[in-house]
Amino acid sequence: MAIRKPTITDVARTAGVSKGLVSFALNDKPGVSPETRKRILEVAGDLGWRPSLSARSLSTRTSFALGLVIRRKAEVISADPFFPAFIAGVESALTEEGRALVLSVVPDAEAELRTYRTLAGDNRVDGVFLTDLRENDERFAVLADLGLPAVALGHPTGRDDMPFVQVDDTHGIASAVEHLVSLGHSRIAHVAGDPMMMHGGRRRSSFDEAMREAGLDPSLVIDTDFSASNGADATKRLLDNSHPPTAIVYANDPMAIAGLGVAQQRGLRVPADLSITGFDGTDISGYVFPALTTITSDPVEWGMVAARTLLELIGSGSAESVELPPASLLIRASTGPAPSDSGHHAAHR
Amino acid sequence: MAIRKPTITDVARTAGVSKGLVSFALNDKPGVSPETRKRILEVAGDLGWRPSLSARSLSTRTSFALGLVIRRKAEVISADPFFPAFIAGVESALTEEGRALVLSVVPDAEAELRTYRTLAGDNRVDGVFLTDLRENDERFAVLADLGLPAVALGHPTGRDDMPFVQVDDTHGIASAVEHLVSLGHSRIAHVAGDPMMMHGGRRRSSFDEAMREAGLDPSLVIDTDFSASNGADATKRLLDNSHPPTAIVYANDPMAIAGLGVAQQRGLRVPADLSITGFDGTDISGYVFPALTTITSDPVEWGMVAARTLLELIGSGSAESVELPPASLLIRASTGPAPSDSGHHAAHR
DNA sequence: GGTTCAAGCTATACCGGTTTAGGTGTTGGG
DNA sequence: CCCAACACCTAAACCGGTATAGCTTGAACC
Repeated sequence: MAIRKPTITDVARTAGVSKGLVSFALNDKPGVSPETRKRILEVAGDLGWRPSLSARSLSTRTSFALGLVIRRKAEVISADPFFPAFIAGVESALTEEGRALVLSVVPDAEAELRTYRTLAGDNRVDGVFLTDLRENDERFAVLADLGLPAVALGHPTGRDDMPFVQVDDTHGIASAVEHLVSLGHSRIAHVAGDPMMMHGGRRRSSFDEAMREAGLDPSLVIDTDFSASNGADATKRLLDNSHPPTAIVYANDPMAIAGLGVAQQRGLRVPADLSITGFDGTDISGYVFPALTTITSDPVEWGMVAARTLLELIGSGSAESVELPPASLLIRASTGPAPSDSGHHAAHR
Repeated sequence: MAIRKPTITDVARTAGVSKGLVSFALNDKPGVSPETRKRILEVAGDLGWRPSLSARSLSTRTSFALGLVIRRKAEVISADPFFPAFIAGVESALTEEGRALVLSVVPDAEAELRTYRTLAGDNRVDGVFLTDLRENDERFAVLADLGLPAVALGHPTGRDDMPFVQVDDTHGIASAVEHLVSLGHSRIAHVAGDPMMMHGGRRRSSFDEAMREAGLDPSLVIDTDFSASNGADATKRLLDNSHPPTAIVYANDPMAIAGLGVAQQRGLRVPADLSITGFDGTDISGYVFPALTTITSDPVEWGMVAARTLLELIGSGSAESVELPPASLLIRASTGPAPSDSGHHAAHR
């Protein structure tokens, strides 16, 4: 029953030409007369021929796949709503191209580098996305060494040899701070992300800048690993402060939700006693109570554009970096006027 | 600078043997004397030779990759905490094997089937995971037709030709119901998942069964698509009821969190007025207020075992199905004694 | 009318492995 | 002493494409 998949030789024989010519016709190369090309493509269609991926890979040294290496501990991976959406965006750009996405989830830096080496050495992918950029990121050197095309997610500071696709998140943080300031808050804290990750660091420094611009003290900052657990701990520490903040800007939604939980557990009313902002605009953030004021970007779009950029880079050897629309503040119910008494929560205005 | 990667021919020449013999030595085939085998492997090591994946793929028709096709609309994908964790588990079993994971996210059924066909036709993967089993699932026929080995996640009812890896979640739902009953609840509702998905349907029918066993009315069920938005809507409908439930069992955590938000927005106290249980034991569920009583499984373990089973199936042509430890109830703060008045929270009987 | 040239096409090497048929050399049995 | 059997190894075909060198053919040109 299992009839063999037709090969290029079958097509060539049926069309009465050499297999080289079939290859030319398939790849739109010159040297084939229009009629012959048409006939070959017809025959190919009739036979249901699809060129073998392995054979093409072997002779062209191309895998027709892109790689995404995510470095997250298994316990934490689910907390990050970014990747599934990003991947969905990547896919939407890939399927039309007949390319596939090879995904790796690795626990630590060593495995991460080894994975890039294996992907490149096995010629498993034609290019990779570089996520979670870090300061002094070793991966730039390794990728350059491997000659593996890559597109960075976010702007790799101090490098202009790699195209990137960036969402300006500084603007979002700044507008959150401005929003809170306009509501009368002056003690505003920031539960930051991992300072070793560029986007964590960038959000932090834009918080810093926005606070200074408003003439406020930007020193109430706690670093985290972006996990809900860290977000809860940071919130406790901030609220234990003798002079606690009236507003907290979180570097992502899960931490903000965890912070909200901590505040509520302590009997604080949000936003009457404490205002809270998240980051990412995850689905769930609109359904907690009170609905989270958050900073939304569009990770699906991000993935789509990043994929297109990477394909462009692989195809033509270079690609323009892209700056996506900045993350914008989505004001919902978790932010409100600062308590008139900027001190503890029992007060009224 | 870019020195060519050594090929099997280089190894053969350096070791002074034919390349066929190198292949034998590499693959532990008989017909190579122990000393020669040792020498060949030494030379291979010295040269840093790694057999070309494309070449092997071409001659063995093996891709050394597994496929995972996820059918989710882009808007919803982030809401599901299952996949990232599952994938992390799969990866942990794959890396040791030098295999890769090819991931596809597709929006609808048509694209889903097309993707399986492409993966098989391109010989892109050696086998696939079958997730989100549905009633009358067309994929079984397609996969059989394609001859693509597959492992099902969850027990495909009425099929014994495909190995599966299952977590008994009926037990979890049942214990949630029992827990609520023991707290004195009698009007218990279920915000179910997609009834077309087997795990949605199964959770629903085990809810049904557990309720009947307790002598309670199991008719308070609302179907959803597992999204937070659906969870919120379902909760509103349930609470708008003239005789609303005192406890709601949700089919996943995001919906439970959304339901919690709705309840709080209406001024209901959880768990004093309304008890809530989730499903999945996501990270964030422990940090909302009140912390969610939920049913935990171990998706990372699930992924690991599923990957091993699929590898076994591909390698030996058959594999034993695996039953993982049942999902278990994690009692936290969102469940409590039923209000003495079983009617509306302001009312008296 | 012969040469030049380009278009269109074929033949074949090649990518880097696996696999099969066959060839050697040594040993052991009759 | 001859042949069979076996262990070890080589040569070459093969997987299914791509790429290159070279062959035909006909038209253009002088």
